[in-house]
Amino acid sequence: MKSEDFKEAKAEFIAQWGTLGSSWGINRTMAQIHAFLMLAVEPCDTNTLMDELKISRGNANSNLRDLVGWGLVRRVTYPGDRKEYFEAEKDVWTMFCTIARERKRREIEPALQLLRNSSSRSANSKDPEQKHFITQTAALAEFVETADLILNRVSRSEKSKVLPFLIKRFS
Amino acid sequence: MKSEDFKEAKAEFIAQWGTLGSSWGINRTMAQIHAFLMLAVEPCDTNTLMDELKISRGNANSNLRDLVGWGLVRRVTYPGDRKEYFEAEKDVWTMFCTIARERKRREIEPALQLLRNSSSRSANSKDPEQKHFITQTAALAEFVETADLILNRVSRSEKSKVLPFLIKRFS
DNA sequence: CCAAACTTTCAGTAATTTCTGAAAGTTTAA
DNA sequence: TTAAACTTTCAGAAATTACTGAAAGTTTGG
Repeated sequence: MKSEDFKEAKAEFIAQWGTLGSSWGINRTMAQIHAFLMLAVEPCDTNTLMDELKISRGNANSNLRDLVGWGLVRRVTYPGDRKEYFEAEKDVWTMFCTIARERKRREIEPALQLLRNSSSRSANSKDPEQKHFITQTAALAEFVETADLILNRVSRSEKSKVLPFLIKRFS
Repeated sequence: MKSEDFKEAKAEFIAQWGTLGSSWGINRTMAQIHAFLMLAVEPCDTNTLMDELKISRGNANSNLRDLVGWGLVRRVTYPGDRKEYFEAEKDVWTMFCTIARERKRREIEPALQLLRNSSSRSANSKDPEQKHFITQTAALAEFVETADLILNRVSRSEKSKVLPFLIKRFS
């Protein structure tokens, strides 16, 4: 791959990764910054990101803050250099666990609270609509609880890093 | 639960389910229609949806079309009645499998194509950036392939409907 | 202290997504 | 054939979400 082609391939990858992010509820720029940092060999500063991705300082700053909040990106500083640099977690399985934990905290738990709250109301047993409401929300709650349980087991496990191999071998 | 309280609880549930949908890349109205239909005992027509959710005919129509496209909602007709009615799949595990299959087709497959395409370029072995690009996209591709495999096994399995019980019992 | 180097904030703007409603299209009963 | 009953479409409007850039804030070396 010539250097020109490489640059193009990388840019294309970052652009498309951003588009994919959108369909998963992640904003385009955040996904692109993440892709850029995953592909970077060295930690990278804000100005470089602004140049490479053609984004404003404010945009870079706030999306980096969010990525750090998700635990997908770390701040790095070097002695004698006042700039902050940013570095992405690069191990794919670790990334997955981090995302799973955060989504759990931010989205699964609120959903579960809503479902439990709904399904634990005392139904008026005369009304089939009320009965169905309770049944249905209870079933959803149980499903989400199970999913949650699995995510916990899988993503907190000490053995997390071998799991993918095991899964692939035995399925 | 008094009838008043029930109506309120149901409306609250639908509203919050819509908000939750947003964080998963599903538009609010679509999530709300889905919630409404999951909670409905009888299939429901467009006008009822428009009234209950306070949405326009166009909005109802296009979100229903999408939900049918996802396989989460079915069209129902009664002999001697020209109206179309809509009914949601209510079994939670079946719903999960449907969503898994659709997301796979719509989002996982395009992602995989991008990753494979990127990781199969021949690297210039002199350039550590190029090496890292290949390594990293290959690792992502493998991860997504594994996830895909698992979703296939789980969601197409004949035994799908027992799996949740097994999982809960053994974890 | 000060000022240079750097980061954060946020009001205003731009882009994107979603929604409305009226008009066009389709189906069916008579 | 026709008209009533119903569904679909889509241009423009509204709502939401994301971005910019300049100003304010912070930190640090001297």
